[in-house]
Amino acid sequence: MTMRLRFAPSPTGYLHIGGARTALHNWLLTRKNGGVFLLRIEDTDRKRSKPEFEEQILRDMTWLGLDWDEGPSKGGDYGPYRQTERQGRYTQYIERMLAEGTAYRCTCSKERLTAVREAAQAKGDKPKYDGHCRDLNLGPDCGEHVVRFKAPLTGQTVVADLVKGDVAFNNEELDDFIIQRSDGTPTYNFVVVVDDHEMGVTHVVRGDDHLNNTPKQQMLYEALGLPVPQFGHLPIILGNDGGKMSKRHGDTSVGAYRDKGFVPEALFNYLTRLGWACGDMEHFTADEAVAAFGLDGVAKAGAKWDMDKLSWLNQQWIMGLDTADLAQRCLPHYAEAGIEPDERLEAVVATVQARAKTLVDLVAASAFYFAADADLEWDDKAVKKFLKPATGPLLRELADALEGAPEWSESALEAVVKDFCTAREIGLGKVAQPIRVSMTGQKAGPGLYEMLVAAGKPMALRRMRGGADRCPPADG
RNA sequence: GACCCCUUCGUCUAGUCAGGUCAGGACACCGGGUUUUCAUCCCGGCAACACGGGUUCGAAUCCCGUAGGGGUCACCA
Repeated sequence: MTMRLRFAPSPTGYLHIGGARTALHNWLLTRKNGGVFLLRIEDTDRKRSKPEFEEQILRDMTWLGLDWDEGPSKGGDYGPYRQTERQGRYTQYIERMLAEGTAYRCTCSKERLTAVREAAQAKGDKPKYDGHCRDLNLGPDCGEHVVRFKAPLTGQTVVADLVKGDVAFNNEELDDFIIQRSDGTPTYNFVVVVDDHEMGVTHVVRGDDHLNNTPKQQMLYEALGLPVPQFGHLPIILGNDGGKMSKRHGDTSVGAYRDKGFVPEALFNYLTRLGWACGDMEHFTADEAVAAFGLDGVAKAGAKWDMDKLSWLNQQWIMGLDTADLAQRCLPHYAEAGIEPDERLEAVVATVQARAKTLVDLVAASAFYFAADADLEWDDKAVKKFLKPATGPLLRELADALEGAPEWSESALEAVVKDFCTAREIGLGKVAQPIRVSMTGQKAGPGLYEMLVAAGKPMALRRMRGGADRCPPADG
């Protein structure tokens, strides 16, 4: 039987990294086993759901490299894939349960329910419905009512979880929960069961926070006589203080990481590795992850978000990218920074490729190449330390020498600079940092010769001479 | 409060199911080397089995208990 897995986001906000990881695990498991990955949009919360959130979620998933086989914009034989478009198909299941006596109408007022709950809490018991209408056999004309599931009173419901193992719940802990509201709409725990069944879902892999819903859903499957899917509950992502990951721990949306210059391969890599391990695999591609993945390798405990490791992985990925590809990926970030790169882009990017943890860093590190000479940012300490009175003439003479270099290549420039130093019996240190400061305004930057070549002859000579002008006059 | 889940270096984890290597790797951190910058790269170091009982010749691993952390308790999904 073909494995069918699903990811069911609510379009009430952006794609959270926790949701992204859930989607990732589902995707990985599907691709590993040649199954079908479907997307279901749970948009029944009409007040908070917005089409633009749905678009954003789909866009972020695509960016991360997660594709789906069935769902919005894809279609499929089990649609529609938006819950608001599925309303109406739930009533037949409700009717059946009512007819078979596994559900009943309840006319208890909210006031009474609140009173019952408060009384239970006062006694220290778990708040639950007291079953007032359970055996009243109320008919359809009983007035305003909800429909409740007639849950088993005794015994246990054991969830055979793929991640946590068998988890047993005493049925007396659960109550006759509502499956249809007084306005006629079905509730989440009921809808999920019907949808997952109708969509042929064989494995429900979702966040830890749903584990307590699972016995309810399992009971519903059993009451309806439907096959129970396999369940797997993934631990959630925690902030560095051990609490639930939230904005105060850092960015929580996939989009924020894209905007900050993380490449999707790195986020994918990090998210997969967070709470999952396969031997010593640390830096891997999606294909490698698919080949190695299994729910048995998923940790049972929550994992803390570690920006340092994500950054390291991002740097590793950036270093490994083809330079032309990397240059393309930087374009939006240059635009964001108000920089218009020219034809030197690829050569420029090559000089800073190993010097950036994010694309935003990379753009910042290469900004000096594209800045107007007058707009260079000067580090006062660097200027004071390396552009001294005696440096000016040296810089000027070296610029003249470089101007006559046989060709504008790293090896040719290196030969000219070395000869220059040898002839004057000075160390390379006397000119290397002054050149760098003149070029960049800063004391750290790309390698000397690669930088001169990437900058191009006109800019290199101009800036060296400009640096010379910046040196204080020899007589003070 | 009740129920459920969880607990190996600061962090992510291997090892646990089939008890027996100085408890392994990675990030971070510290030190050294390469690069007359920075980054990369290389070498080295620091650092953990939550606690208490048991079972056993031997326990991170099996059993019991305790503590701590997290999650869930809606006519929300």
